[in-house]
Amino acid sequence: MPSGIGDEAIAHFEPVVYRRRRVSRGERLFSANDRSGSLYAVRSGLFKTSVCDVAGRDQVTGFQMGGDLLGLDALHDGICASSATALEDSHVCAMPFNSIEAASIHLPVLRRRLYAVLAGEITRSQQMLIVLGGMNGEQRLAAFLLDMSRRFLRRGYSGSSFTLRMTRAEIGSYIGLTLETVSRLFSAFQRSGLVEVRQKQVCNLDLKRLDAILAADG
Amino acid sequence: MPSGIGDEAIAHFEPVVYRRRRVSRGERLFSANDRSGSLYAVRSGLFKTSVCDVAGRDQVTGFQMGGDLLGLDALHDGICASSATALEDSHVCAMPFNSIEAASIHLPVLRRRLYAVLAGEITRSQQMLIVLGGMNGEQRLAAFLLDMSRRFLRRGYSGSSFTLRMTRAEIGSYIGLTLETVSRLFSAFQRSGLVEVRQKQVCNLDLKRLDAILAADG
DNA sequence: CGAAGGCTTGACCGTCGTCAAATCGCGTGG
DNA sequence: CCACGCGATTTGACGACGGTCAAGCCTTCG
Repeated sequence: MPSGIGDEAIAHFEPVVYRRRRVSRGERLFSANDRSGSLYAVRSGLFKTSVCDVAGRDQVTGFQMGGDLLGLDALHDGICASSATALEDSHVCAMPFNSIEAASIHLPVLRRRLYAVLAGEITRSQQMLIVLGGMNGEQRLAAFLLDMSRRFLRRGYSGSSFTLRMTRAEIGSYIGLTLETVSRLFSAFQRSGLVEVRQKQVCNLDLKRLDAILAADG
Repeated sequence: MPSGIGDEAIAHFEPVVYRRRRVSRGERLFSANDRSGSLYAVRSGLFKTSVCDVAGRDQVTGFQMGGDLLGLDALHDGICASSATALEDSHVCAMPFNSIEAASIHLPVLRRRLYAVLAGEITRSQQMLIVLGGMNGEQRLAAFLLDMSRRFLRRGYSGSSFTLRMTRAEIGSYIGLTLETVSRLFSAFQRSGLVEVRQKQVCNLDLKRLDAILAADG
């Protein structure tokens, strides 16, 4: 499972004119089918993106933290394909496509960076397809925890102890399980000594053994 | 489920210098971890893309037919994240990134078209996440058939009778089921009068009822 | 014409979803 | 500051859907 939409990508976007915005917990930054002319860089806080199909099924497609980008899919036709909801009080930078385009004309680095971010997000989704298409519950939760661990580590936090600020239901939606199964798996992981869980706090992740769970054929 | 990677997108890429290449059935156009400097437009034939994880699990991530693009994920860092295999004798146009970049500098339309294609592929993957994360077997196969139907229709063929040139195993890998389950579902669909199946030939798809299956909550 | 690969079907079993109940924790308002 | 209430979480019991293993048939390609 991959790190984030655009870890550390935003450094390259500095030449772009932007506008800051505050998003309160529970508030939506944008909704599916909105017309959008901007990308968003998360400065602080945490978001989830979700998509919805004809039957009203709603599914979480990712969690974005500081340094990640939001709103990439609107580059297709200016319409948001997903919704972004703040899971805690957050700050973002809104960067208009126009401004990005304008800046990119004289900055090949920025241009290529944008291609790279988009392509990286494709790769990220493909990794999720493997998780959802070929792994059992145990492996799905292991993949999720390892991904979160890597992302916290990259941001200078502990990779083995951190707080999951999303609910069990949101985790379950993301990895294709029900909230009950997620809860049961956390309990099982704890019994196996893979991790200590107390509500949203996870401590002392055994990364080696989680890797081994992923590598087993499932 | 979405149509294809870049249906009809290639028209915008005409100004780009390209090289034609023939790919025989079973041959790989590129493999994961290859260094790649090109995108590929499918001129004729059919491909599958697949990705592989640490445990050796291999999963089909898409099928590409005439007019679709291949190799987008290599824009991330010049390394292919997936493999592309021809399912029948095919022809492609190889378009070097360099050439695309060069042409795009003076062609805003091409530049935006490339963003759009990349973003469209992100949206496509997200739709697959819904299929794999939230649907039962019946709905997965219905979604697959409706997607194929739409893509054939868009290319001027019948949307209700066509030939599936991939194997049951490949279909199953794509929609997260075993080949046995795919086979059983085809038989069940036939018994229900949703479609007539004879090997790889599917005839008289009942699109309305397939839509209804998708809309039911799963 | 033969062999290898693809497809279908059956029997059985395990994983995970569903339904239900109890507990925990946090935010709110008295 | 404390009590209340709602949402989140945990755990249990049960069943269904889809995976696994196996056998036989069909098709296609060499």
